[in-house]
Amino acid sequence: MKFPVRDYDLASTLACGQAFRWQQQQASWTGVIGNRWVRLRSTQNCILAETGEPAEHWDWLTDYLQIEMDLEVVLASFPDDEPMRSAVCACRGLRLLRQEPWECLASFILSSTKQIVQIRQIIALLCERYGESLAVPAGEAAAHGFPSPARLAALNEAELRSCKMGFRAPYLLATAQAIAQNQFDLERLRGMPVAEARIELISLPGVGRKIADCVLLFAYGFQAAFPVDVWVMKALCELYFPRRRPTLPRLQHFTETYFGDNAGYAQQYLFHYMRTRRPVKSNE
DNA sequence: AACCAGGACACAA
DNA sequence: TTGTGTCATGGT
Repeated sequence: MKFPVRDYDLASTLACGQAFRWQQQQASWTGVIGNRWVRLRSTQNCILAETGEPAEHWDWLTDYLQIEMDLEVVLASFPDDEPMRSAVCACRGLRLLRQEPWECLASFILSSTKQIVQIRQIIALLCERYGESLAVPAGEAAAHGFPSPARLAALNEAELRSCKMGFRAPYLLATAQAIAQNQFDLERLRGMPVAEARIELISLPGVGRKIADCVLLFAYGFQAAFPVDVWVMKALCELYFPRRRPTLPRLQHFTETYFGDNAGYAQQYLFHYMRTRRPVKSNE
């Protein structure tokens, strides 16, 4: 299947640390969306997609990739300052995906104080061991879906720890159980105001402000959510507060007012910019 | 070989 | 409210 797009940087989008299951081989990317194996390839003006099994429709993919999203409008809404111009220039065409809430939530519970390569490894192990086997084209490596809340809730802490997730295991287990036992409904958050949905997410074990904002932004599409991790913190301090060191609430207020309605998008551009730019030496 | 990584949490002052 | 120690693992 072929989808016309413009200004879509597939590589940056799939590798920028919002999703953790995409693998690059030559010019294409393979991954799993829901319970489908997918291979994506990008040409000048379109994205080519093939699936493990014939697909009857493609809404799940266009929604995930946010093909319809008008990036021009989003970029135009960014503050017109030097840091944002540099960040956009570094990865123009980067999009925010629209991921499935449970996988996104679980993934970011596993993300705390881990490098992206390690997060990918933990999630790969978890899926390989406990995820459903998926149909893949002949000759392709086996693929697995992301294990359901019920599947993980039935495990014990030691089994989770053996996936190398360390102290995050009890958090993931408790959150999986809350969802599997219907004490928490991820779907209910869709219609809520952001602030309210955030409070709900933070009530889950292992979920604080940062992880909640990641899920709000990457799964539910609340584009005002602005996750502040160590990289974004560094970006904000270096680029916007080079002299005085801002207090945390002051910084939070800044992110909520300065970057506009698409603050979350701006945040992802800053994040990617900080992680990929040439390392800055202290004497420059 | 230290230092650090898409943090959250309990507890101190 | 703001600051500190702790948690587990492995990349750089």
